[in-house]
Amino acid sequence: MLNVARLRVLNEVARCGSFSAAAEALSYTQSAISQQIAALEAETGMTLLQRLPRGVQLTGTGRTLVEHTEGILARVRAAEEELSAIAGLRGGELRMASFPTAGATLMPVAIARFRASYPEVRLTLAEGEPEQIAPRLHAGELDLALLFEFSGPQDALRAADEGQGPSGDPGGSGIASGSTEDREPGLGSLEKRVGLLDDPMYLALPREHRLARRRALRLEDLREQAWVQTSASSPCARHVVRCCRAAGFEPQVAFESDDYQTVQGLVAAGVGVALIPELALSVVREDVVVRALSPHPPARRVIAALPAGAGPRTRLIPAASAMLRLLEDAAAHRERPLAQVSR
Amino acid sequence: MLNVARLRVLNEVARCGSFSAAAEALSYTQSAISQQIAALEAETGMTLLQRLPRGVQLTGTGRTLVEHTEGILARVRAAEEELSAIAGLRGGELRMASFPTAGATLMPVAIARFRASYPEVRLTLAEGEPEQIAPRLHAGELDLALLFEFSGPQDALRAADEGQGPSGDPGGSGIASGSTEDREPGLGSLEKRVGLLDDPMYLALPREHRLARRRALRLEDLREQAWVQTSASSPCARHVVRCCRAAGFEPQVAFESDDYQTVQGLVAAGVGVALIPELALSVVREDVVVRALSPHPPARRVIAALPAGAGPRTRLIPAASAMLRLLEDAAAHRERPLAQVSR
DNA sequence: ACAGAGACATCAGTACAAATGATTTTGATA
DNA sequence: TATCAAAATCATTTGTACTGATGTCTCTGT
Repeated sequence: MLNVARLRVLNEVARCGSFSAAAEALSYTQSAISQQIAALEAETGMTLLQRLPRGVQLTGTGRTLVEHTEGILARVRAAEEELSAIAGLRGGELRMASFPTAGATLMPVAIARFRASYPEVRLTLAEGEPEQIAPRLHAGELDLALLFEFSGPQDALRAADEGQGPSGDPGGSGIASGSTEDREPGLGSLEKRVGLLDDPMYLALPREHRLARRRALRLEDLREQAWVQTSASSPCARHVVRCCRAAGFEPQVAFESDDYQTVQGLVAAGVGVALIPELALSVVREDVVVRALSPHPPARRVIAALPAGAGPRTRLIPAASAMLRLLEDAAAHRERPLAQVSR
Repeated sequence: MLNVARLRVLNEVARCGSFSAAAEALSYTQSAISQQIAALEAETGMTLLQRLPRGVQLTGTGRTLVEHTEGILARVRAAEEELSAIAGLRGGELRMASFPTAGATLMPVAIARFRASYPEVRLTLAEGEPEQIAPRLHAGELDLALLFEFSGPQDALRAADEGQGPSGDPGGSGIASGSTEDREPGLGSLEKRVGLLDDPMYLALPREHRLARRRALRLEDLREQAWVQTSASSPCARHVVRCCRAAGFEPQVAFESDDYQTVQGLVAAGVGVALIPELALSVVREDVVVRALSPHPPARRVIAALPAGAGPRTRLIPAASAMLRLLEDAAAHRERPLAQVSR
C-alpha cells in the first residue's frame, strides 16, 4: 500500500518547489527527502517530479497523486481533529444507562451539569435493571452504567445480627464521595466500579397503620404484615426476602410492582407495607409514613461502572471520567429529606 | 501525525473481532498487532478497543476512528487505482505540442492510432514553434513535444561543400526509426530527445519557371531569384539564409509567410522561389513544381522530446512512451509522394 | 572560460521502529 | 481445579528511514 508519510513528503515538495525547501519545512535533511521521493517513484513505477536546475516540478502523474494526497491528508487531519475533540470534551458521545430510580434522581442532576460544561458531547441514557445493563456494558454498548447491588447474604445476616450494618448510617454520607474504587474480581473484572453511595432502605406504612406511631421499629415487628414489593425476580425483592428471613420470618407478598410510585400507592391503600430505598423516596405521598428500621437493613449500594480492559494502562473515555466526577458529586451532595426521619 | 499503517491494523482488528484473527488476515503475528494497537492507543491517549475474553470490541472512540479510517483507506486505494490506470494506459492525460507541419502530418496519424488503442487517456495537442514549445516542456507543462532543428552551421557548410549532407538521402528513411537516441548536452539535457526523421528541403518553383525544366538544379543556380520564406526570425528562414550563404550568395527575400500553403501560393503567383520541407508538401499545388536540389541542403531534423530528469532511472510517462512508439512508426512509414521527384 | 553557488543523487553508517518467537497473564469454561 | 483462548509482555532480530559527507549537474557571475 502507498506509504502515506511519503505522500506527505511529496506534497510538501510540491508545495515548496524543491527538495531542499521541503526538507527545511519538514525538519529533515535534503537527503531524506530525496530518498523518500525516490522510493515513492520506485513504488509507483513512474516519475512524479521533473528535476529542474532550480528545483523540481510535478509531472502530470505527480499532480494527480498530490491531488489524491490532499484528500487523504485532509481526512487524516479530520480524524485527529475529532479525536482531540473527544479528548477535550468538545465532541463525541457518552452512552449511559442506569437503573430507574437513579435515572430519576442522580442522573438528571449530573446530566444537567455535564451539558452545561460540555454541550458538544452527545449524551444518551437508557434505563434498565442491573441485570440488563451489565451485559451491555461488557458488550461495549455503554460507556457508563449506574448499577446497584446488595451486600451478599452473609453481610445481610451480619448486619441484622450486629444491629449496625456496614453502612448503617442513613443520615451520613454512606460510602459515597468516590474514594472507594476497589475493583472486585469475578463478575465485574471487565469493569471499573466506583461506589457512589449507600442507599438505605426505609419502611413505608399507611399513615393510619397501627405501627406508624411506634417509637422504634424492628423488622421482626412486621412478621405478620402483608408485603408489597418489586417483581419476585428483581434484586430488590430478593433482598427484601433475604432481610425478612434473616429476621426470622417469610414475608407474605400481597402485591408486586416494579414502579416505586405504584408501590407507595399500594401501601397507602393498605395493601401492605414495603421496604423502599431512599432514592425511590424523593417524593413521599401524604398518606404514607416512612420509618427507619432499627437495626438498619443492609443498604442498596449504588455503583458506577465503566468499561475497563484488563490492562492497567486502560484509559477512560474523557467524557466518562467527567461524568463520573459529576455523579460522585451529585451523590455526595444530594438532598436527603429523610435524613431525620423518625426511627 | 496519525500513522495510517496502524489505522489499517485497527480497521482489520475491528473487522475480524480479535487480534489473533487480524494477525492472521494481515500475515502478522498476534504480538505485532497487540503492539501496534497499544501504540495507537498511546498516541491518541484513549482506549480504542475493549478487551473481552473472546476478542476485542470497539469503544465509541475506536468506532469513530475506524469510520475515519475507512474514508482514509478508500482514498488511498483510489489513488493507487488511478496510478495503476495511468500505468496501464487506462486513464491519465498526455499533453503534447508540435510545430505546425508535424501537427498536420505525423501527429494526426499517431493520435488516431493512440486513441484507438487507449481511448481512456485524455490527449491534448498544442501547436507552436520549437522556441515556444521547448520552454513549456522544460516547465513541465508538456509530456511530449515534436520539435525540429537544423544541423549546426558548420554542418550546413560541410554538407554544401561535400555535395552530400550527413542525411542527404531524401528518398531513404533518414535517421528515423527511433534508434537515434543520442542526448545532446547543453540546452536539451533536461529532455530525452529521439530523432524521428530527417525532413529534406525541396525547391518550389512556379510551373512555368524557366528553371523548372533544368535536369539538375544546384542552389547556386538560384542566386538571382527572388525568395519567399518564413518569418526572418524563424529557424526555417534562418536555415534558408545559411544555405544560400554557404552556396555563396545572399538570398533576396521578396516575401515572408509562416504558412507553407501561403508560401506555395506566393510561389505559384511568381513572387519568388522557396525551399520547403517535405512535411509541408503533403499537398502540392498544380501550378507549383517541386524539385530536389543537388547536393541536397541539410534536412530539417524532426525530434520528439520528452521530459526526463537527469537521473538515469527516470521513467517516462507510459502514455508518452506509447505515443513515442506510434510517432516513430508514423515517421518510418509515412507516405512520401515526393520520393521520386525529379531532380 | 572558469569558479562558485544551488540543487538533487548517492553512499555508508546509525538510530529507531516494527516484527518475531517465547512466555506470562487473564478471564471463561468444563 | 485444570484447561483453553486470547491478549500482554519481553528480548531479540529485522528492516526502514534518517543523517552527514560527498558527488554530479546546471546555471551564473566574473
